[in-house]
Parts: sequence; C-alpha cells; structure tokens
Amino acid sequence: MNPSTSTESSAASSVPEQPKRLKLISWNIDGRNAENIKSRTEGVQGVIANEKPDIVFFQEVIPWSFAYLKGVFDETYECIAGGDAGYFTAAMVKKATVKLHDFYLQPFYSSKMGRNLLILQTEVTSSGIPLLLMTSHLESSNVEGSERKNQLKKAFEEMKVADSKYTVIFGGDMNVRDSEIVQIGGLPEGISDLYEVTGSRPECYYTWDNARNDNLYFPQRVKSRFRFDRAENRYVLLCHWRLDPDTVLAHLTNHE
Amino acid sequence: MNPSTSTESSAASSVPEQPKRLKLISWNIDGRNAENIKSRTEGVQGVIANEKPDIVFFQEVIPWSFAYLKGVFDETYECIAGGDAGYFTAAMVKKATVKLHDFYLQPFYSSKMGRNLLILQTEVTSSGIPLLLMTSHLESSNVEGSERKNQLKKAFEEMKVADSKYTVIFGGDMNVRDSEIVQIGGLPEGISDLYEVTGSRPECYYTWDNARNDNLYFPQRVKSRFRFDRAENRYVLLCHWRLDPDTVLAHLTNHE
DNA sequence: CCGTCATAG
DNA sequence: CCTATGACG
Ligand SMILES: [Mg+2]
Ligand SMILES: [Mg+2]
Repeated sequence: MNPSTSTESSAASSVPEQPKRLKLISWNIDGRNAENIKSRTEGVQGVIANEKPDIVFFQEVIPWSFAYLKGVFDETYECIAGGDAGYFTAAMVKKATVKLHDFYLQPFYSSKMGRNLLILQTEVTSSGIPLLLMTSHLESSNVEGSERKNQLKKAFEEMKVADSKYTVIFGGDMNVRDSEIVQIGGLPEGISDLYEVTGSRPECYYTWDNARNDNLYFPQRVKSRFRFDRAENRYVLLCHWRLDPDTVLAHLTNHE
Repeated sequence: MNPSTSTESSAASSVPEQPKRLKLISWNIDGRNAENIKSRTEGVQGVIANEKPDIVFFQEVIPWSFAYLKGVFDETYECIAGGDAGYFTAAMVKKATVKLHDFYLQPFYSSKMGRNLLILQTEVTSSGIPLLLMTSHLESSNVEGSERKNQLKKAFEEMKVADSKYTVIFGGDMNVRDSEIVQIGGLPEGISDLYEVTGSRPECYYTWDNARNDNLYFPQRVKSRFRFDRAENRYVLLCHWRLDPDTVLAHLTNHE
C-alpha cells in the first residue's frame, strides 16, 4: 500500500537564500471499493503521518474517509474536499509550510462520473512563492478516452491561463494513456511532466499495475498496467523534483 | 458510386525516354452486403471499362462477382483472386501494359476474419520496371485495432524485404486510423503514403464517409468518416503520383 | 476500472 | 463496419 506519486521539490537557484523543499503526494485511495475501507483509510493516515508531505492530493475520498482524515489532520493541515457525496477529490496543505489563500472547483460539464478540477491558491510560507495547486480524477476507463482528453485539455488550459506569478502543479489520477497525450498534441509549451523531467526512471513508470495490486481483480492472463497517476508542472520558481519509486508503487494506494 | 483510391504515376526522370503513366484503382466493392450486388457489380464493371486502369485492387469480391468481373475482363486483364469463399481481395493488371510474373498469398494467422495479403510480381511492360503489387483488406472495426496494427506491420515488413529491384505499391482497404499509424511508429523509412506525397489535399482525405454513403446506415446524429483506403509506396523508379478526388469519393464503392 | 464480446441505436 | 452501453472473464 503506497501513494502513487510522491515528489519533492527544491526552489530554483534564483531564490538561493533558503533551499526550501516541498513534498507532494498524490493518492487514489479507492473509495469506490467499500472493502476494508476503514483499515485502508487508517493505513493512509499512517503514511501521511510518516511522510509528513507538504501537499497531498487525494482521489476517491468518500464522506466518511474525508471526515476521518480531516479529524486526524485538521490541526496540522488545511483539508479541502472537492465534493461531498459519492467519491471525490481532496487536497491537504501543511499549515506550517504552505499558506492557503483560496480554493475553488472547475466542473467538467460533460463528465458522466461527476469529475471536476479542485484548485487551491497557496503560497510557500518560507519563500513567498505563489503556488497554484490543482488535482483531479479524470474520467475513468478506456472507452471514456474522448471525454477524458477534453478534461485534460481543460486542465492544461487552466494551467496556462493562471496568473503568471504562479508556479502551477497539477497532479492526480488522470487515467490517461500515453497515446492520449499524443492525441491532444502533447503537453502544452511550458508544461512538463514530473516523471519525464526526473529522468523517466522505469521504476517510476507504472502507477496502476493490476499484477501488483489485487484490489481490482480481472481474470486476465497478462495483467494490465499504466501510468495513470501523473503530475504536471508549470514552474516559475520551484523546479527541481525527485520522484520516489517506493511510493510510486502502482496505486498501491488502494490496498493494504 | 466510386472507387476509393485512384492514382496515376509517371516514371522518375532517370528513365525519361518514355514518360509512362500507370493508373491504379483500389476499391472495396462491399461484397459483405448482398443488396443490389448484381447491379453494383455491373456498376463496377462500367467504371473499370471507362477508367481503363492499369492496376486494380479489389476488396470484398465474392465468388459470384469475381467470376462476373473475370468473365468481362479476362481478355484484357489478368484477374487474380485472393480467396475463393466468402469475400476476399482480388487484383487485376492490364495485359497490355503490365506483365504478371507470379502471385502469392501471405496469410494473417491471427485474423478472425480470414484476411490476408495478396502479392503480385509484375513488370511495367514498356519500361521493364519491376513492380511488386500488394493489396489487402485489413481487419475491420475499431475494436480490432490491435490485430489490424499487427497486419499492417507485417505488410510493411513485406514491403521492406522485397527485392531491391522492385518498386512496391501496397494499396487497399486498411481500415486504419491515423492514430494507429502513429502507434506503430509511423510509416517505415523509405515508405510513403500516396495521399501525403500528393499534397494531403483535403478533398482526397476521407475514403469512408457514412454521411456520403448510405450503404451502411447507423442511427448516429454525427456521421463518422475515415481515411480507411490508402496506398503506400516504396518507390524505385515510379514516383510521381496524382490522386483523383472524384474517384476518392469515400468508398462510394459500395453503393450505386 | 482491465480486455473482450455482444447488442442496440 | 459507426458509437454507446453493458455483461463477463
Ligand atoms: Mg479507482
Ligand atoms: Mg465493407
């Protein structure tokens, strides 16, 4: 059991006075699956408590698990939910290091699954660096590729039009295939993928691996795996990232 | 009603003494549809008689229509069938201009639809230019993309390994999407697409258009269209092609 | 939230 | 030989 994307950043050399690091975790905690939801959520709590990330992006929290995690972390983190029924995204920012100024939702109007974009306007407290945080759980399943590509384009558009003061981080469960990125014309100018900019290390590639995670069982001879969970970055000042392969264990997220 | 791909070539300038032109037609004549099969096949006959192509690639001939067309054109064309049951491909080469030396089939072993590759070893009579002609009707339907891509790769391989004396033309109903070409890594080095090398004229793009051809009716609000029919070329001497938009009318092939 | 297949529109 | 949906492995 592990979050699917865990990264750390350091500030660019133009702000050398305090090489501040930020730790980011993105994690689909499989709220669509009721099985062991209590113990799995306790496991999530344990990882967050150990890792002490500055920023957390969740997908598939449910009302119960959001209340639980907010109950645990309310003193140390701002906890923001992207919905209040079914399953939805959430974001947590560590009060000690990141100042939350505002947050809002951008709906995906043609989503059949109630998906949206959760956006937080924040600031790195120590340096004053403005940070726009975005997370989403894009339309699931291969057959919804067309809707998903539209959602991804809208998210990229949101990154591009953000105030130029912001370093923008868009991370989450994008359910996206590499071929779909090609089909929408690749990443827009100025936006980079954290897996790629950290050297495309093979051990960090798969974030959803049906051979390593039995949370969802499909009776296939050859198991499927994808890089569904990603983080895209429009950087202004924060730019050195490191991807942690141990916490990129294939959505290991879902299962305890 | 029109063939989907009609092209003419002229010899490269290195053989200037006789700027020989060749006319090629590729045409899926919709033998999977029994409706009006007789009158539609007579329509095919009429177009071939008018256009007098040097080379014809057919897909979806059936035993009856092959016998009919061979009966009509046997004196002026070599008529080769790629099968003898159900529906299959066929090729015709005009005896007056193209010499047929041999022909053979390459099976697609994992085809669920009995598809294969029909290959003719020929020679342009006037110039002696060796010409390898290949046609196929690659696996149909969107969901068979994986099988179809394998078939296409095998066909490209066949083009690449052909004796270097040959100019190779592979034309037919490839049922292929542009994205699938990208997924197999694009056209191999040395192979070019006749639509592209003739300037990618938009009026020649769609060869299967459900809005312009009611042979197959689907109750969709927005009709689909694709460039299913293509011709790929590994040229040695023949290299100047012209695509005829009037005969590229969207598989108009199928319907009279 | 996989890949494959069948069916309806 | 389209797209959308749902069942099944
Ligand atoms: Mg899930
Ligand atoms: Mg057909």
